[in-house]
Amino acid sequence: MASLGARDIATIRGLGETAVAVRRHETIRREGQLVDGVWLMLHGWVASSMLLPAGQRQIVKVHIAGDMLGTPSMALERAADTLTALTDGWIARVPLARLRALFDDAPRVAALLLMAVQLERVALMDAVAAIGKTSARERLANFLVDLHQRLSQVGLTQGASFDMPLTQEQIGDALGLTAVHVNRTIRALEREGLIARRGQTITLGDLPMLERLSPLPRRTPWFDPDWLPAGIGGPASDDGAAVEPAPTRAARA
Amino acid sequence: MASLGARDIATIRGLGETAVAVRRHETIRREGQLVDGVWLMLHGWVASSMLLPAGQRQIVKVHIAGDMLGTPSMALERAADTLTALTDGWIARVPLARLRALFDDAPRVAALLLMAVQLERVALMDAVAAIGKTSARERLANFLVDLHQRLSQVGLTQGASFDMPLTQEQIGDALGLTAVHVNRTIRALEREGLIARRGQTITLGDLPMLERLSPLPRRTPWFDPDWLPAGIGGPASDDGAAVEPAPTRAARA
DNA sequence: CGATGCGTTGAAGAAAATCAAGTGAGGTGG
DNA sequence: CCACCTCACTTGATTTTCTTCAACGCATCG
Repeated sequence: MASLGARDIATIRGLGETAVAVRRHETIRREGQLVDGVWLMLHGWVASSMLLPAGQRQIVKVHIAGDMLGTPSMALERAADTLTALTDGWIARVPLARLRALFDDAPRVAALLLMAVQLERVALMDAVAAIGKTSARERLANFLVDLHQRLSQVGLTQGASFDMPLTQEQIGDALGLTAVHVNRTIRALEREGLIARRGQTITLGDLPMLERLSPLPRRTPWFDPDWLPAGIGGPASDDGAAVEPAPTRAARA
Repeated sequence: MASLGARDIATIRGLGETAVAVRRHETIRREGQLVDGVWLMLHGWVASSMLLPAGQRQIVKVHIAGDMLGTPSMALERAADTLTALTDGWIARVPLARLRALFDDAPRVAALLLMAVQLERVALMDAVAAIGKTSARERLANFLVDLHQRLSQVGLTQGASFDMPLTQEQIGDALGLTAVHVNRTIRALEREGLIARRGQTITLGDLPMLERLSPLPRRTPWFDPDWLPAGIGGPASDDGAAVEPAPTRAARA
């Protein structure tokens, strides 16, 4: 996202505790629990969801490798959202206390953290607009294009194809639709050749058309170099994502 | 939200440029425009909205006195949302460059800024859940209870009553409903005695019942005092809100 | 005093939800 | 190794919620 000093990079590397494996369906943290930290996602898929009184579940964000988990609740005593593993994966906990070091010792990293959070906020604004004002068809197209873009940034796509481990019910929970309606909509897109499926693998057959169907623009992060506090520790190479992407092997070790 | 040192407070006071008046319907900043700053809201109501290709408008957040405007777009080159004054009001611009000073000079304020942003993110998560999974009735109840709570924090309620300058069309744009349906839903709540209206003033006639109807919990900010970076400039009094609430007269001067 | 904006209400229509039933793949245990 | 079970997907029929279209009342304001 932006260049970092060598010491900044060391700071980021030191944030996470040792990586932990999670299994599909496992709850990482339930809403209402006391907040005691955040997590880095190293590998796998995780849903951030909220449970409503009538029993419905809304998935508020689908997390992939490289994301930070659970940070929205860091200003609350009790977590607002539940984190559930959608697939097997690896995560690393970051105690809240360690984030403090960023503000005192690595102001540039702290500023970048703020930026990353603002980008998440924009993503949520997009979600509100999509769910509030668009048809199931548009919403699904947007969802797939967005996922494809995010996955490609961390090297998890094969051309126009990618692995999509969500069940149709989970897709519905993310898009504010029922599983039945998700199914009908998917099948319609498939019938028209816009997408294709084989097992869990989904292929965007006509990306330009899907993008035209999708009601929201792709957002590109952008930072004014002058604006940010200077890095610490001298110049170093760029980092591809907010959090180091997919360092699975290293984390396992 | 949290205690600040005297110098921290001075830093916050110095953020905004001189206050500017805005008139109802005035566009403060249109989506797509180059991002050159954020704003503090001193007085009035402002909507943050997004325009969709088919022409629909989704209001993503209704801002009141004490809020920061336009910050989600600070990590983008071009603004994601449009800021429109819903009433006459006063705002103060904050050049992005000045926020930099926070990270270098006032780490505690910077950390609190991050917290405030995370709280906004939780509010958006709540909005996603409400729009995605609840009925018009529940959504409206939640909207009114939430507004009442926020307004009461900055002293803009009179008991269970408050001024609600949004048109029903704007309420619909915020809740993902049509104006017609908002009207029917309002009238139903009114018929049942849950709310009452006189002009722009709305009264929550049965707050407990509305809260029971509302699908989302009230969130209370919470910061671990140990966690935050220490304040600068010695102890000082508490501040009621993230940004100094309703300093209307001072700002006008 | 006639626009114009906002609220209100009725009637008809559409999108999505609900209810129901059946298929098939994969995993497990007998 | 096969029977069975569960989970996910699929499809049809029906119902509900919300939208769309239309018309009208009322207040405000230039």
